[in-house]
Amino acid sequence: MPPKTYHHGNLASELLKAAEEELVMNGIESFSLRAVAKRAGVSHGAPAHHFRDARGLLTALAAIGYRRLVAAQNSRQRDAKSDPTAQAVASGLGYIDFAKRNPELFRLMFSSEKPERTDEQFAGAAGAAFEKLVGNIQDVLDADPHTDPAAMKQVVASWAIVHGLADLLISGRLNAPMAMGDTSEVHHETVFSEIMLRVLDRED
Amino acid sequence: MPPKTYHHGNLASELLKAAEEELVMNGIESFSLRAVAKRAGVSHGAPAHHFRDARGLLTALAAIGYRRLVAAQNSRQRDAKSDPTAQAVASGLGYIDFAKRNPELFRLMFSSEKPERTDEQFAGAAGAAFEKLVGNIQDVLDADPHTDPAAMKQVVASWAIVHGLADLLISGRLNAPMAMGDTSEVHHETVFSEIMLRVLDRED
DNA sequence: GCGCTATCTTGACAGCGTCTAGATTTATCT
DNA sequence: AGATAAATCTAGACGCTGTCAAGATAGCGC
Repeated sequence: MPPKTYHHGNLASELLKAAEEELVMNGIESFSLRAVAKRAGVSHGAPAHHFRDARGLLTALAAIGYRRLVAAQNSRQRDAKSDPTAQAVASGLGYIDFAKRNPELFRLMFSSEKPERTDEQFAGAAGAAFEKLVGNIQDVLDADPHTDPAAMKQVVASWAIVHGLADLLISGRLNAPMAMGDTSEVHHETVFSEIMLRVLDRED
Repeated sequence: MPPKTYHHGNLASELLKAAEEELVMNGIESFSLRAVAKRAGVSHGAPAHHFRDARGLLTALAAIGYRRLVAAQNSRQRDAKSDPTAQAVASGLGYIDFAKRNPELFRLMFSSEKPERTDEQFAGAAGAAFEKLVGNIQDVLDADPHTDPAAMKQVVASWAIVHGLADLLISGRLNAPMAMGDTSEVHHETVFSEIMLRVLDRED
């Protein structure tokens, strides 16, 4: 931490930290910019100088979220076997990891219109996350999805199955269905892996 | 329309209609109870007598949404071949139809904490929608998901792929990937059907 | 017809995002 | 170094929000 001068010094990053804490505490639907300012120890008007408005702050936070999403995917891939399919499944498990650990941030990123999608940081980070998925599928199929429609279809399918699992999971809608049989954490992962494989392990 | 007495007569249903119109116009994230009241032509305090508060109104609206979701699925199934797999795919296409036609209502139902999930109407309607999916899978596998964990796994997989497609679609995230090759409406449906079949058409 | 209850209006309150004006600190330029 | 400019933060105001309380009005059962 740089010395806390009067002119706060690093208010922007402190606001981002405070914003995420507020997000975790109260959820995106009762997010309050004034509460963020209070948490950071500044007046309610201060954030405007670093982020134009509440949208600006949430846009920046979402962009950070996409970078952390990719990091979570990379982390899973490091512990997985190196064959392309195993890597793609691990990438998907990382996506689910991220959603489980940051459900409100995940919703901000994917189910909210608050973030300004044309923002450079946001678009760049979100685009990088998408390109990561494209790379995973390219490795599996040995075909470039950007030029091969069949490969891009596989991208869509893979994204949908992983995103669907993640979204239903954080909304608690898989609690009951997944409560059958073995309810251990590892078993759930096995189930998710098997489901992802159904989508990935196809030739057509 | 019943005669418009002073004591409005059917304010509850009018408020629901107005609420959905507001939802379509402004989206869930800037939903305003006062705006709903104004649209229905009553004072801002009136809704409280029919729905406890904003949550109550949105809970009732979401419950209606689940019934309409099932109706959209049924509609698709009527036009589809009668074999169980074709019926299940049609059911999924109906799910996507509903999301495309009612994106904000869909988000209220699946990506919002506003609806009170313990509400009887909500839980009943949402449960019926889930049981419809269970029935679709039961017909495909000839096994009861409620007693057969493997069948329930298929339920989870099917829900996830359909829900993932729907959610990514309404957030505009499939616009670019689906813009390759044939961009016609029917082709998109074909792609979605093929993707669903990848998940459904499995023995394990 | 009278009371009771449901329904609706009105006003108040605190909290919200944003705008503006002013104070204060830091940076820049000569 | 001293003055001027720029960046940063505070404080107050505005109209909006959801909810609560009090009072008015209409319909219903007796």
